[in-house]
Amino acid sequence: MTEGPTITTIAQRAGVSIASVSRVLNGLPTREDTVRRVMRAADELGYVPNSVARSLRNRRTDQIAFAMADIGNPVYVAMVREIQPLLKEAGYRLLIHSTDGDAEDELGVLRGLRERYVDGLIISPLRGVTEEHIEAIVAARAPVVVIGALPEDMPEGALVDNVRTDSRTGVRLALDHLHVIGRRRIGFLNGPLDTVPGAARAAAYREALEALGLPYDEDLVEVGDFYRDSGARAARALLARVPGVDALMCANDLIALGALDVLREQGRDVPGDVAVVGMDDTDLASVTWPTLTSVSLGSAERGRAAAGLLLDRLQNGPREPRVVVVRPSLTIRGSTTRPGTSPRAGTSPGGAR
Amino acid sequence: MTEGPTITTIAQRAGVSIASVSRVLNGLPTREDTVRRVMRAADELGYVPNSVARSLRNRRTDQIAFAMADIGNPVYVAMVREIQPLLKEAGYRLLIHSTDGDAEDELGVLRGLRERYVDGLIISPLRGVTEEHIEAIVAARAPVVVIGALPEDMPEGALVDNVRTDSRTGVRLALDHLHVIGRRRIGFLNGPLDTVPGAARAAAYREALEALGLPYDEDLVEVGDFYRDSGARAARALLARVPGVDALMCANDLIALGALDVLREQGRDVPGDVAVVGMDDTDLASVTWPTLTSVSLGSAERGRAAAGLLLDRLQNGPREPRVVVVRPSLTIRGSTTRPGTSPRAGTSPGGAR
DNA sequence: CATCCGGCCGTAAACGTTTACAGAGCGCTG
DNA sequence: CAGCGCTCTGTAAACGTTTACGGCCGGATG
Repeated sequence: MTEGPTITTIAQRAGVSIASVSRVLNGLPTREDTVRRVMRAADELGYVPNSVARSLRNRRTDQIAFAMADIGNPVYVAMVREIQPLLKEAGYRLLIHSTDGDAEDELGVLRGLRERYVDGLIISPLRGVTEEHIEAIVAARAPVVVIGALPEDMPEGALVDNVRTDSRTGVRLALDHLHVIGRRRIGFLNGPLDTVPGAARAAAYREALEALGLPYDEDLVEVGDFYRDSGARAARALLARVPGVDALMCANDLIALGALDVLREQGRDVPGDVAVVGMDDTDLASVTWPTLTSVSLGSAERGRAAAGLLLDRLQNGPREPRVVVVRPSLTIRGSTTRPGTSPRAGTSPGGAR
Repeated sequence: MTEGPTITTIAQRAGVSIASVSRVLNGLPTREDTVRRVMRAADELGYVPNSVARSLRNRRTDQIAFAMADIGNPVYVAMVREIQPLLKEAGYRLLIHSTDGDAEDELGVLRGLRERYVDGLIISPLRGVTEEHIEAIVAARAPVVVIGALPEDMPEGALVDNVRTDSRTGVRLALDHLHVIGRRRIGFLNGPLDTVPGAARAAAYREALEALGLPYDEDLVEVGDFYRDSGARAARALLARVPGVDALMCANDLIALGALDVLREQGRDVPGDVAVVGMDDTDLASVTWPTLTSVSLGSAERGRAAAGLLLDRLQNGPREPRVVVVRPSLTIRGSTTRPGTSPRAGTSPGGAR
């Protein structure tokens, strides 16, 4: 297997030094004649620069990584779809780390930044940003964007931007809507409480009930995982315990899918008997029957914002950390209102700008 | 921004040469005392090896790329889900290229192999493997696995393995099934004919009809894109032209979603009035209502096979090109048979082993 | 005691670039 | 004609590793 041509090969063939070759290839001012000779030689040899050598010298890899819990979750796919074109546009390649929610893996990715195989990282930590995460970020000395909650007291040296949403308001929007359509016994199917979204949504559910003057009833709450079959299990348990429940708030769309499965299986009408609301407003929400009312947490927008913040830091150098907050909205579909009688979809939050 | 420690820093602190440092860090036999001193210094300095420098020297990047048409398509997500863990296990990082079906982009990825930023590539070319693709693969001199059809006459030097499925048999399975349940006017909603799957499925539809002794009727065929809204348009057009159609064969699940939308909108019962079959058997198929009977082309299996072939080549060196063919199967769900009366799902192809 | 051998270690080269620096050549000016 | 300054080019160092090679030192052997 013959090795490919290098600038040295070109230099020999063109009868110039490697410095001249490099200058020509990088478009630095050079005598017309030299340019032609080098170009000719490069063409004939089919030269392609070695990106690793270039990276070593330039101290940049033109690569960016995106680390998330599970590429099988449409939320993250939606983010990738926004991130990828922005990075490509800016000349960066994209690496994907799907950590399966494994905290060790997540830390591994952050610590790996010190190997300098990427110029920056977008990470969405499922279990929250711990002391160890922060240490790793500071030690990395490469820009990081965290999608999700970030502690208040980040140390000075941390090159970290933050994109978050307000799931509190999101849950609030959903429960307000359910209240408006007359539901009073609103069950809640949550994910694990030791995840950031799980904990936040649990608190938000309680608060929203209180704001509506509804009592908090432990029997109306089920905790499982963020998957469809877990959602089905939870729905089954809750329906058995409280047959009179008239709405199910689900902590993500996958859980809602499971709930819909069970409701159909039990012959309960949706939304007649039980209204269902999902969360994340993924592509799946428009596929189910009835279609799924869902709280949009702006996945696409969060992806775009994260990529934008990272590129900005890479291109314009150090600056103060920034936080972008994406406002949730409620997309109303068939699982809470009969088609025809429904208000328009895509309601915005009612709060102040 | 202070630069991180290198083996030179360690060597100074430990009072040894950089060669010894390297040997210790790589576990080569070294005197006990030296090992301790180096390890100590490395720990104190928080040393992490620079992966770029290592790559330059070792001529390997420990990175593999996967190029596909659209990361938004669940088929490719299914593949990524299988590929990623296998690569991680073997110590490789994964790069993602979503080319949007742009032929130029695709070629760009292949040509980019010569920059040596990855050790291998898995690619699923939407528009087929052209002369230019082959040139690029030969020039790459890095192993490539193509998911999809490959020309018969690949040149000698091409380091290329191939994973394919047999969509001909897949379509055949679906049409046999529709025939068995009594359908005779079977429409076909296809994707673009200038894509590999589009062309293959068009031919397969014709052949399968013939095998069943059904006439081929141009009016029963619509050509659009592989997306949901395009599927809806096609279904609308076909239903208007041939109101008596009693089944719709769809060239992928997204098209089938669009068809289901239209059928529901027009109040036609599925499968009573019109049976629907999708293709790819993505996660979506179990989400719709009725759930979607779909031809499984073994996306997960194809992903696994591709990763396996590539890793084998990387680990065990050159060998003859291999081809893996994944057999399609039919997953029967509610869009062709009423629940309760349905045979078990997951039928295998009837052909010879 | 001279010789040899084996185990460790340090020097230096190599991977393929980019770039600081200085020298060569040349035209212009005083 | 000396001197200056400009443009272009080549030499060499640097990025951070791995590794071939040879030297040194100790102990074992004749």
